[in-house]
Amino acid sequence: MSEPAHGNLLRIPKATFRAHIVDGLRSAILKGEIVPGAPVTEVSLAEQFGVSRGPLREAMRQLIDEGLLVTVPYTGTRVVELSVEDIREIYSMRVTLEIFAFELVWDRRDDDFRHALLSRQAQLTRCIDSGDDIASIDAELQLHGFVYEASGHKILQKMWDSIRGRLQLYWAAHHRAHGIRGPRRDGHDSYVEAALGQSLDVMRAEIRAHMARGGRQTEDFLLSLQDGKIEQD
Amino acid sequence: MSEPAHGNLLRIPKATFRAHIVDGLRSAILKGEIVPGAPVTEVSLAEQFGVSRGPLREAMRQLIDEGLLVTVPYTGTRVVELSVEDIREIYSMRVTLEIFAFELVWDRRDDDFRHALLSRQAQLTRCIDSGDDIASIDAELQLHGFVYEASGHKILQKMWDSIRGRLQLYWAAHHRAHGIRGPRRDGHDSYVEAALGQSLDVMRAEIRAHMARGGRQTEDFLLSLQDGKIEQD
DNA sequence: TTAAATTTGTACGTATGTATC
DNA sequence: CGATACATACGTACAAATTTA
Repeated sequence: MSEPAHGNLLRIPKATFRAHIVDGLRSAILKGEIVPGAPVTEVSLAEQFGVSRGPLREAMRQLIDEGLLVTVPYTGTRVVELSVEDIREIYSMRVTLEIFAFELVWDRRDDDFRHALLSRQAQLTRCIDSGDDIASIDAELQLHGFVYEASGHKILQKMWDSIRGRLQLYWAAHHRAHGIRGPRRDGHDSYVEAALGQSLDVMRAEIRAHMARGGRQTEDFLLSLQDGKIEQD
Repeated sequence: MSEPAHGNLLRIPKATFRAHIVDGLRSAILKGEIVPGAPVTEVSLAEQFGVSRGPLREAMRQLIDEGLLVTVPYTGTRVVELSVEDIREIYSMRVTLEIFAFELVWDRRDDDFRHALLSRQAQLTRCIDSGDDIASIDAELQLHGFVYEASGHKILQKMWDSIRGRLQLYWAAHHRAHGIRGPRRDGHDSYVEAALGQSLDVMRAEIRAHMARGGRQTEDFLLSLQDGKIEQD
C-alpha cells in the first residue's frame, strides 16, 4: 500500500527525489527520448518516474527555468523548440561570459589550473578519437565549464549553468541528425594554447573566433533541419 | 475550517497563486519585514498567505533560485545573509552584462530609445528630489533595466532579472540602515549623457566608473554593518 | 454552451533527514 | 550514544480554475 512507486528507479533517491527527477527528465530530453515540441503532462511523467505530483512539479519548474521546457498556464507544458534566434543568443552570451571568466582567472593561473585544463583537453581528445560523440559533447562542456569553476565567481557560474543545458540540447540534436557532430581537435588545441598563453587579448580573439565557428555550425544545422522538414510531424 | 482560503487575499487571483505568493514574499523580504538571516518555515508562511503548502513550496523554490532565500535539505530555509563577496560579484557581473547590453543596442539607438531613457532619467530625478527613497530605488532599477529590455536579448534580460532582486535587497537594507541612500543625480546624468553620446568606449568607461562607485558605496555600508555588530554569531 | 483535458490548489497523512538535549 | 523535536520531503485523493475544441 505504501508501495507507491512501481520501482523503475529502484536505486537510491540521490539526495532528494526532486533532484533525481530533474536529472532523469533532463537526460531524457537531451537523449531525444522526448523530442522538442512534444507535450509533457504532469500525470504521465509522474507515473513514468514513479513519483507523486508534488516533487515532479517542482522538478518541472526547474527545467522550465533552465529553458528546456516551456509552459503556458492552465494549458500545458512542452519541450522547448529549437530556434536560430535562441542559438544566436546562447553563443553571443557565451562570448561575453567566457571572456569575463578568463579576465577573472588570468592572473591567478597556476600549475593546478594548467594541469586541470590540459587534463580536460586530453579527455576531450580521447573521446573524439574513440568516436564516442556523446562523451565528446560532455567532455567539451567540461573543458569550457572549467574556466567558470576556476573563476570562483558563483553568480557567473550559475549563469553558465543556466545556458549549459540548452547548449547541450542543440549539440545532442545535431549529433542525432547528422551522426558525427565533431568538435574538432585543432579547434580546441588553439583554444587551450591561447588559454595557457601570455596574451589576454589573444585569448579574447580566440574565444570570439571559437564561438563564431561553433555558432555558425549549429545555425547551419538548424537551417538544414527546417529545410528537410517539409513533411514531418 | 474547511474554508480553504480564509480570504485575506480577496482580490487578485492574478495569474496563479504561485506568482502572487512570489511577489508578496519577495516584497516582504525587500521591505525588511523578514530580516536577512531570519528563518522562514513553510507552514508559517502558508497560513500567513492563506494558501496551502503546495504552491507555497514552488514559490519558495523560485525565490531560492533568485538568491533571496537559502535552504538546506530537511533542515530549513532562511532569508539570505548580506555579504561583501556577494555584492562584489553582483557589481562585477553588472559591469560585464551592462556593457554587453550597450554593445548590442548601440547602433540601434533611435528616437524611441532616447526618449525612453530620458523619461526614466526624469522619473528618477523626480523621485530623488521628492525624497522618496523607496521610489528612487525602483526608478534607478527601471533606468538601468531599460537597456536590457532594449537589447532584445532574452537570455541577457533573464540574467539581469536573476541579480536584480538581490541588488534591490542590498539597496533597501542600506536605505533602512542609514536613512538616505542617495543615488545622486549627477552620477546618473553623466551615465545617461554617455548612453546617448557617440563613443561606445566612453560608455564602457562610464559603466565601469558608475559600478565602481556604487559597489564601493554598498560595500562600505556592509562593513559598517558588521562593525556595529561586534558580538554576533 | 457544453465538455474534455490539463493545470492548479486544498487537505491531511506518512516518511526522512538534521539537530539538539 | 540514544531519544526526541522539528522541518522538510513525499504520497494520496479530491476539488476548483482555465483554456481549447
